[in-house]
Amino acid sequence: MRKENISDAVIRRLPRYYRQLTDLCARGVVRISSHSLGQEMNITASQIRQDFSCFGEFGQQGYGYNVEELRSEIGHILGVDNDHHLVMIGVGNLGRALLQNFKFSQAGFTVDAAFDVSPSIIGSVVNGVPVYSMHVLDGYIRKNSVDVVVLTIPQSVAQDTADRLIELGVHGFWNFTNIELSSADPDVKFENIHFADSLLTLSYRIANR
Amino acid sequence: MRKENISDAVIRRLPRYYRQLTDLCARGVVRISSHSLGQEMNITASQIRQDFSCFGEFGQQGYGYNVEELRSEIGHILGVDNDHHLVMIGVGNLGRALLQNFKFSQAGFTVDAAFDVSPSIIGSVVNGVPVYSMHVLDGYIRKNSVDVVVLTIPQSVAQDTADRLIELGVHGFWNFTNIELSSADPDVKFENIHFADSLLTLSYRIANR
DNA sequence: TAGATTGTTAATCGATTAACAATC
DNA sequence: TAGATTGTTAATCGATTAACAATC
Repeated sequence: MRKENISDAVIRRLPRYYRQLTDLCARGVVRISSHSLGQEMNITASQIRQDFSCFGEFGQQGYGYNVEELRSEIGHILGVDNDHHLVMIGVGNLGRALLQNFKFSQAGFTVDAAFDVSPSIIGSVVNGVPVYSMHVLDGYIRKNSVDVVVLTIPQSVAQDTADRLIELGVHGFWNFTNIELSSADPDVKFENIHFADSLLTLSYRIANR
Repeated sequence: MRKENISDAVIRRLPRYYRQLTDLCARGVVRISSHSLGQEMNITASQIRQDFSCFGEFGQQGYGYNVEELRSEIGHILGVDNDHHLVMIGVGNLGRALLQNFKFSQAGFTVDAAFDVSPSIIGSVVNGVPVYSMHVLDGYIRKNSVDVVVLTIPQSVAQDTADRLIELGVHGFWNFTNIELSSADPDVKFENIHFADSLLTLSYRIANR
């Protein structure tokens, strides 16, 4: 039975499934049961079957799941075959680190351009991605289809920049600024990487172990 | 009534409270009720009071909470005044970005040293942090008290490096490798920053908006 | 066929929300 | 004092787990 309203918890588990299945593929595993997948991931078999059943019927009674097929299905659900287009705003250390190391294409993203205010970097090319001036950002967004913007800019300009981009029709933000961005439009999606929150959580855990 | 077993959901909200309260302090707000704090954070007043009550009684009937006091209490719970000591392993683009931009001290961490395999960077100092050879890592860990290790190294060596460090007594890992690290010892804590999982979640959301 | 394992329904558990007496 | 707001207990809601008929 396919659900219409998928809970946040389920969605957050999908990338983990995808990662695990990619690993199983690489290890040459052909089929797997919910039970053994659960053992590897520290999840109950029940939960795995419940999660998958939100999206369809991917298994076979008495057999389990074909690893490659299931990986492809979950990849499809996540949209890895959608060829999303992405631009980066702010090419400081973090932005550059992402451009040089992160495998955007594995998640189905193409990085088309980056933008910065610094004259010393404008005009350069980082790992194949051209860096333009922030002054041409508006025009670029208007002319090109941009699904997601990566915000690797200082906190101080984060919300203003986001507002400006939302105005221009951007509806996906990968936010590294450690600020809670928001929009009145529920169709605008923010995914936040809060480094500080993460480290504080660890701090709590080691103190209360 | 203080609980002994705090749920993961509560713990993950603590850094958000801390962030919001820091912001309120900066804005000069002196007192706040659970109701108005909830409005600002999109959380019910009930949940806020429940969350805080896990750790003590920080408010006053008819008044609410003193912002500065509450911030300090939550900071204390999170351990920001514990002066944790941290070393970084792997000083590539991402490691350097963190060393140069992330405010470790605001989370109560001191970065004492970094380690890398590259001769071109060993011996240098990045934002005040000396970079040593991986060959001297074991000796360093043995001689110094290290609470948390930041793993900004390639996936391929992640689990092996973690195992080696756990052996040496490290029990906190801030893991940027997009691999699910694990340990048999439940007192060893991992906090993972899974960039790819985060971007895939965003991919799903913009596709199903 | 017999054994295994699915997808789904029902039961349980835990987390969120509502309600309210206590009290500043 | 009266109004406001807490901390906590009770009610509700949702997510996880267990059970099982269906079937490969």
